[in-house]
Amino acid sequence: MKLNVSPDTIPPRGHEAKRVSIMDAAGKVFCRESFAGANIDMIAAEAGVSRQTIYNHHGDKENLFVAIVRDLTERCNAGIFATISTFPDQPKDLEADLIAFAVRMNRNCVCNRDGKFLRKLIQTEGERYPELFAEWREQGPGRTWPAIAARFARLAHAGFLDIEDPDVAARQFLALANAELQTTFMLGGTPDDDEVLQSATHGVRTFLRAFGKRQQVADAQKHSPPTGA
Amino acid sequence: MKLNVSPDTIPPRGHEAKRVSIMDAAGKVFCRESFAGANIDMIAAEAGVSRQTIYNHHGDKENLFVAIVRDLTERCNAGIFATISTFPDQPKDLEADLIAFAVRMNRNCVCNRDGKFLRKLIQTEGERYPELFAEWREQGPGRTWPAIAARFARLAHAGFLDIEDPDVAARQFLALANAELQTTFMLGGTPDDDEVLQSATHGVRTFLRAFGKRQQVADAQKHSPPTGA
DNA sequence: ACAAATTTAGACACTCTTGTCTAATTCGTC
DNA sequence: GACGAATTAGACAAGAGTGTCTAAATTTGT
Repeated sequence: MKLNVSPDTIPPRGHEAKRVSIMDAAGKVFCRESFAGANIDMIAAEAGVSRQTIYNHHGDKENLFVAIVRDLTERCNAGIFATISTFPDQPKDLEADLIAFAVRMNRNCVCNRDGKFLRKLIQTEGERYPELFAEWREQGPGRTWPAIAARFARLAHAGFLDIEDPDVAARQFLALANAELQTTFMLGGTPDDDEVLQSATHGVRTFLRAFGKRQQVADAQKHSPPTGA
Repeated sequence: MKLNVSPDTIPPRGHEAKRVSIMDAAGKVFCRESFAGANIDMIAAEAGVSRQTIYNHHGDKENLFVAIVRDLTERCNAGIFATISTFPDQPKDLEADLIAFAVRMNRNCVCNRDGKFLRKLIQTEGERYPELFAEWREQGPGRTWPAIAARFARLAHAGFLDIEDPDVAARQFLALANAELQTTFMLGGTPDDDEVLQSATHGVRTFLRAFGKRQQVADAQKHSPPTGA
C-alpha cells in the first residue's frame, strides 16, 4: 500500500524490523495455538509491537496467516534446494556421504524452526485453505522431490546405485531417513542431533542394502564399499 | 453424577445412542476445526442433539475433547492389534503376503476414519495436552511397534528374512509402506485404494531388497558397528 | 397409563476476540 | 530543531462462544 518512487528507499529501517518480528511471532503463535486459537494480542505481545501495527501491516488475521505460510514455504524451499545442492554426486564413501546428506536434510530443512512451523501449519490448517496449500504442494514436494530424484538417477547412472524408479527411490530415501522420528514429529517435538543421526544411519544402511550395487556377483573381490574402520 | 445401585442398569437405551452420536460428531468437528475452532453448537447440530445434552454428558468442552481422544486411541489400538494378528507368519508368497499386510494396515488402521481423526488430533493438539498424548504414545506406538517387531523377528528366525534389529526393521517397514502417502496425509486427505496398494507394493519390494534372503550374498555380510562417521 | 429421568429450546450473563478509531507519542530524516 | 510518517495505548462497538438455568416436551421403565 505504500508505493515509494525512489527504488532504494523502500522501507525506512525500524519498519522492516517490526515486520520481521511480527512474522516471527505470528509463526510461533499460529503454530502453537492453531489459527483459531491464536489471537492478535498474543502475537502483538510476543512481537513487542502494538496490535494496531499488525493491522497496519497485514490488514486482518487471515491475511497475516496467509503471509506467514507463503513466507515459510519460500524459506523452506530455499533451504531444501540449498541442501540438495550438497548431494554427493561423486561420493568417496557412499554410505557416509548419504548419511551426512540425510542428516543435513533433516537438521536444516525438516527439524529446524521453519520446517517445524510449516509442517505444523500444513497439518493443522491444510484442509481449510486448499488453494494456499495446493500452492505449497506444487512449490514444495512438487519441485523438491523430482530434484532429489534426479540426483539419485545421476548416482545410479554413474554406477553407484541400482535404481529402477528414481522417484520412488527418492521418496523412500526420505521416508527411511525419518523413519525413527515420526512419533516425535507427530507430537510437535524436535529430535536432538543424536536421534537424527541414528535415524539417518539406519535409514541409509537399509537404503543401500536395497539399492546399493552388489559387486560380488559381477567380478570384484576387493572393491567392496569402504564403510567401516 | 448418577450413581446407580444396580450394576447393570447403567444407561437406558437411547441414552447410549446419543452418547455415540455425540462422540461421533465431536470427533469429526474437532478434527476438522481444531479444538479452539470447534464450537459446541456445531457439534450438537452435527450430532442431532441439543447443546444441553452435551453438557449433561461431558461437563465441558475440554472434558469432551479428552473423552474423544481416549476413545479414538482405544479403538485404533484395537484395530492395529487385530491387524497385527493377521501378520503372515508362514508366508506362501512373502512379497505378496507382506504387501497384503501393509495394505491391511494402511486401510484399516491408518487411512480409515478413526486413524485419520486420531492422527490429526495428535498433530494439532499434541503439544497442548502432554499427559494425554504421552498416554497415547505409551498405549499406541509403545505397544504396537514392539508387537510388529516381534513378528518380523519371528519371520527372520524362521529363515524368511535377514534382519539384525527387528525394531528398526519394523519402523522402516511402516515408513516404506507409507512413503508415497505422506503428502496426502499432511493435507488431511485420504488416499484411495490404488495409491495405498501402489505405496505398499513399492515399499515392500524395497524392504525385501534390503532384508530378503539373498542366497548369492547370504554370507557376504559387510556390516560394521554403528559409528558416527 | 404413570412416574421418573432425560432431552429440548430458548434465554441469559459473561467472557473473549476482532477490527476500528482517536489522540498522543516516538522515530527517522532533513 | 522540525517535519512527516509510523507506532502506540486505550477505548470502543459488534459478534461469537461458553456454560447455566428454566420450563416444557419427550422418552423410558413398570
